Amino acid sequence: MAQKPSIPKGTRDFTPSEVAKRNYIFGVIKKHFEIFGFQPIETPSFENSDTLMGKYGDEGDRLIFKILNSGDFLNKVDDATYISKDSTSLTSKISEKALRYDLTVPFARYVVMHQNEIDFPFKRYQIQPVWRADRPQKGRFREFYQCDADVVGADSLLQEVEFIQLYDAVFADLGLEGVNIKVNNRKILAGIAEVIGAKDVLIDFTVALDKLDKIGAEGVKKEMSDKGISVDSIAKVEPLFSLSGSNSEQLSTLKELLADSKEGSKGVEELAFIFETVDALGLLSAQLSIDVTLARGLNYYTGTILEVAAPQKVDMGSIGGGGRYDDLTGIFGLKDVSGVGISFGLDRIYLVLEELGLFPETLDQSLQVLCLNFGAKEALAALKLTTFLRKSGTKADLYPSDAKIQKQFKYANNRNVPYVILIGEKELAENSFVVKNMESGAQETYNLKSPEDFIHQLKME
RNA sequence: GUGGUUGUAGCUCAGCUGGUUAGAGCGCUUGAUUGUGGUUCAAGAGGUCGCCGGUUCGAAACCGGUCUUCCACCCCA
Repeated sequence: MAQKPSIPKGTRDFTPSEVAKRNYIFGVIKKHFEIFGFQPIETPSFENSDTLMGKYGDEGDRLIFKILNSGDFLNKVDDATYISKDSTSLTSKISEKALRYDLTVPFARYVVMHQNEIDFPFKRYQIQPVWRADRPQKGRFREFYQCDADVVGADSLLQEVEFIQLYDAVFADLGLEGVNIKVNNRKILAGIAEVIGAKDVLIDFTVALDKLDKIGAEGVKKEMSDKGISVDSIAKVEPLFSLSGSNSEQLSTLKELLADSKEGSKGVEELAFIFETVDALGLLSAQLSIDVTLARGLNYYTGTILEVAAPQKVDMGSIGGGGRYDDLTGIFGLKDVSGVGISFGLDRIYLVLEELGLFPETLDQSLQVLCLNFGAKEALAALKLTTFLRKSGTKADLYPSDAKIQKQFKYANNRNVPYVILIGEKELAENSFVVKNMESGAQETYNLKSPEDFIHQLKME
């Protein structure tokens, strides 16, 4: 080995078995996206920098991968900028493109650019990789796939209900029991901030509140006071830390608390409608609950906020999230188009399914049948049989060389092939083939003239 | 971006306060087995000790830098 090759930090190679499992998850998600009437789109892996920059806050800008201009990019930089060594002003001169950071902003750009050809409400889904110059951690990478479904041009809260059903359908299909779909509303958060007199520090307030289950009530109180929220105000929010009871009980508590806030009351009303409607429809396996501490993606969510928590028995946190953003396309000049959408966290779902052993066993079966190679004449007969099996849709292969039978068997074993077919001198003379079940070890002889008998048997199982 | 952590055979990892020729298990190759895998037994191959520099008579071990891994924070899927 000359020089050990490597891949960039936070990126991964996927083995055949990993790809099979990932495709299984993609397939299930995609199936339900389509059943719910969403249409796929794709957007470029990189966008013009000004499409992305400034859309995710200062923190986001830092995490966007910038692409260096082609050609002699330094030549166009004036001396003053070059000498000042100011990264921000220099970056805009030497880089005009950047890698996609999420799928939502490019989608908003897409909607604005194609507004005259789109029939609203427009339901689209998109499954593509995105890139972030983040420092990797468990379940967090610098290149990862997002699976998003969004609706634009529909104000109705029925959309929120539909997304809750969609989450439920996907996780039920994946066999993942005990997921908890948590719902909140930006208006409720704004209302709380208003009632306690912390309206001007809404973001700091919610970011602190969001950490409740992580750093505890005391930690939240400390962070809030660090951010300049008064002791009085903090005392007023304290009841929220221990909000308990059924969803409807929590709703009435909130209603009371927010009675003086017009915006907050609206949020409670919206939340109540969603819960009533979902109750009337029923869910397959997911739990639905109120979580007023939920405060993700505040940069653009304006109404409902959704997050899906993995089953409690696995230590994984959020495996999906979403919400309503009333003015996303506004930043690209198209006003009054409401959007709501959700995202599935593929990598984390993968880790959860792996930990709980929920992947179907057949995924690892890249081959159903392997014909052993006993030499030129026998191999020809085996290849005929292989061709026949392939035409019937069976994943079949012939070992390419007449290596030792022991070695060929070992190969079949390592590849997890359930059936091995032997056509040796004896079988050739008798115009037959032997099928060995690799799990039980049982062998059965079939006639080469009627291989469909074997296929029939194969499909019975 | 901040703090910590990790790197030794294909994989998982030992390797003592710095001291001969760097080990184990699994895997791999070959044989026991010229038409039967998983179990067993025997033999064998495989390592610039992440990379660069420094200290030392002597470095896998100590020091500095760098890359990488994982973790916490920031933020986020």
